[in-house]
Amino acid sequence: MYFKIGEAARRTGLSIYTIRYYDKEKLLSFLKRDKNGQRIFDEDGLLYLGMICCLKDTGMPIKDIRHFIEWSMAGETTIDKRECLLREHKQKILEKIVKMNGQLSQVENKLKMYARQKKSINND
Amino acid sequence: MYFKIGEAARRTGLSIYTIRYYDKEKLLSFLKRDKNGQRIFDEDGLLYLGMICCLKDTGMPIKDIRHFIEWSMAGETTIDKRECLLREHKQKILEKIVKMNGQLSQVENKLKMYARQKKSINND
DNA sequence: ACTTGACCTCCAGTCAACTCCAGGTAGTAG
DNA sequence: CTACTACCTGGAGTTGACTGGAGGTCAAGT
Repeated sequence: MYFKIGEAARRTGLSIYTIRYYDKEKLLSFLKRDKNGQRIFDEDGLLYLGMICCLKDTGMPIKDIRHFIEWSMAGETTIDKRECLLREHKQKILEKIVKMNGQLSQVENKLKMYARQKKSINND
Repeated sequence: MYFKIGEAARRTGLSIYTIRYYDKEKLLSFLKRDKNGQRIFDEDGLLYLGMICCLKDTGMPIKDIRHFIEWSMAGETTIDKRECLLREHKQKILEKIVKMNGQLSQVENKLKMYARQKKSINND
């Protein structure tokens, strides 16, 4: 099954502009074109795009994602590099999750304070 | 105990530039100045600054943080608004954590794929 | 008295990541 | 044949969040 940019946008939640921008930034070098020059997304292409979204959403900058994609395109000899990059990134995600849990508590504490404050106002 | 901007920067991990920028953006309207016009951070000020960092790091845009601070300065009558804003933000944090856990799995799966791939190369 | 360091303001510059526009092509429906 | 829609490129503009430089004040140390 093949898709064009509009469908790829619908499926990933990215805008068409953003997808073209990613292509310009060499994140989508795996894409083929049809005879009119339109981008063709196959199943694999959508999976790659999904991975790109995952990396981006977890805070990886575009130039690092570009390396990851370049290495992926270069074949098996680059598996070690890719693994290393993903391992480090995984660590960062873990740290983010820990940090975010702390921040969640901070917000919850503030909400508890408000609850107490409202109670004491009512008891005036 | 009172602190000046350098110490506030050291304690929060923000740069001095960033703190001044936040002040310009009216995030630090709680700050007093000494007779020479230098910013004075007291314990409360540092707590506020910590809350600002927490909100910012969890993805709240500066203009929303500004509202939160304005309301905080305006007194008890704004508790409901502040509570509402924080409740919605808490929800977003929860969603982020869920999403990030999914993304963590995606990265872990990719790493597992690499492990399998390397094994099969070695068994050639 | 002078230098040094930490602070100040105003304002311009930078950066990442989009976002959009003008002008064009290709395929399809009426 | 024409209108419409979805796509294309190159390049300019926007946004949010800083970051840094020029020029100045003030207090403490030598």
